[in-house]
Amino acid sequence: MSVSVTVDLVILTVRDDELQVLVVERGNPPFEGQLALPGGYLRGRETLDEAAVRELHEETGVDGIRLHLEQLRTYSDPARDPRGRVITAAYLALGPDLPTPVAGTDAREAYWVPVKTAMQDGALAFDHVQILRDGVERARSKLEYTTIAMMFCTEPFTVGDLRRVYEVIWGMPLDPSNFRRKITRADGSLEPTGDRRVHTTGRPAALYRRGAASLLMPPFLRTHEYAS
Amino acid sequence: MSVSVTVDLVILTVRDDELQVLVVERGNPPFEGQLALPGGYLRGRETLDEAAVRELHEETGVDGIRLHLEQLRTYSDPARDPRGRVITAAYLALGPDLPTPVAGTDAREAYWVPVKTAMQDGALAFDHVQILRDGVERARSKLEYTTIAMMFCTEPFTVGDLRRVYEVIWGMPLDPSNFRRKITRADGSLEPTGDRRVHTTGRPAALYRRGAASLLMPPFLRTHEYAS
DNA sequence: GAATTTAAGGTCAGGTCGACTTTAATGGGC
DNA sequence: GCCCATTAAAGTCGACCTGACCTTAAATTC
Repeated sequence: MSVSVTVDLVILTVRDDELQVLVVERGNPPFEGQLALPGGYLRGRETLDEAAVRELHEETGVDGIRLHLEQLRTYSDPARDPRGRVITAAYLALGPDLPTPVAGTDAREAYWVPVKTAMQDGALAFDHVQILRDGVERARSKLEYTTIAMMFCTEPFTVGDLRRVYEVIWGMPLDPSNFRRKITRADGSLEPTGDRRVHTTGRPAALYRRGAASLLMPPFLRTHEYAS
Repeated sequence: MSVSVTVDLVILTVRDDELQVLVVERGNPPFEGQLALPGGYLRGRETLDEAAVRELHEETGVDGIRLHLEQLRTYSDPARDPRGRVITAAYLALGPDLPTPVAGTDAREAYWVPVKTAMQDGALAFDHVQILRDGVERARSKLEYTTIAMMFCTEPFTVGDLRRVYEVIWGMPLDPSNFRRKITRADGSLEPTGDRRVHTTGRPAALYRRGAASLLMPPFLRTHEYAS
């Protein structure tokens, strides 16, 4: 059977000490006027990955290289789109505090909203709340054993910047001292620039760039709430 | 644009101290006569998950409940199928040494082959070698922080059975004593039956069932080869 | 009955972790 | 200029975990 295929993006960033997601206001039915994840149809001669990069560029004006982008999951409930059979491949994009989103070529308004808000039942069109929840959960667990948290930081960044990313995404305070010890000992994760940043207050902090390692070894385990 | 959607299955099991995958011999072009992962077209009124369960049942005769089944990734290279635009949602299924596969309703022959063989370049049709590699990698890394290894064991099983699963999938020997200590301390992973199994030789081993926990806490880290 | 085999449990040194303390380096208030 | 607040950075210490290794247990085979 023949179906339509779309790509939807969960674009996350940390702004104002909150995890936020980029949403657009829909300009056409169905769900006209409601908020939804940005996305669009897969075109004839492109892969899903390419479509995701294209959509990302259209929505944020970012060239993609600066962002982490990965396939999240494909959603296929026959009733998920009232127009007919449409399945969507969701992608997760993570980036530093991005330029205020430009309205895409499709002339829709785009906004950053806290995920806390957008994850509420009914906050987004289609099954996008579920997609967003899955994306946030993926990000949360990937902080444990990969270095993707650094994708939320503009280089160069400090250990404190990175810690704040963890605290915001996990929603819990972390001991600054133990966090530093752990993250600085993890292999090739951090690359010191040699410079220091003078904060508004307090001792200047050493600056780092992202290192080559993509895996955190040893991993950074949260004290786990029980997952079923 | 409208595309055809298929579901392909990476069905893994441990047989003869090897990780093996179920493959079928293709009865029609393209790739007629070649080996491929089992799969089929998504139907009108089902989700991808439902299609995967249906295909799994058709290929293995298993009711699905006994197996672990999860979505792996969706593959979408425009050139991946010579017949036209076909994207495929790959699923990963893990199970204990399964009944010798019955030829599916589509009358194709099905075989177990070692993944070592099937992962060789050109061993499978389409992009199925890549899909298989991704599936095996997913299984390998999930052994570290989940309890899915137990899905390869027929209940009840011994700690030694479970250790052999890890050894086969990771391709490395593990210290039996330390393995036992780690796995038995991990929370609600193992549930003792109280019985013992008399092996052909050696002291009888205590028998266990799968516990409620799906996450291994603390996780079981392999000494990691460097991933890029 | 001794050797073999696998299970199960113990020992011990070294590493990691969480909680906490101490020292360092800056800006702001006065 | 000097104390204070603030953040960074480093150190301490006991509890726990890990890997390597050893000992004991319980079955079969010869």
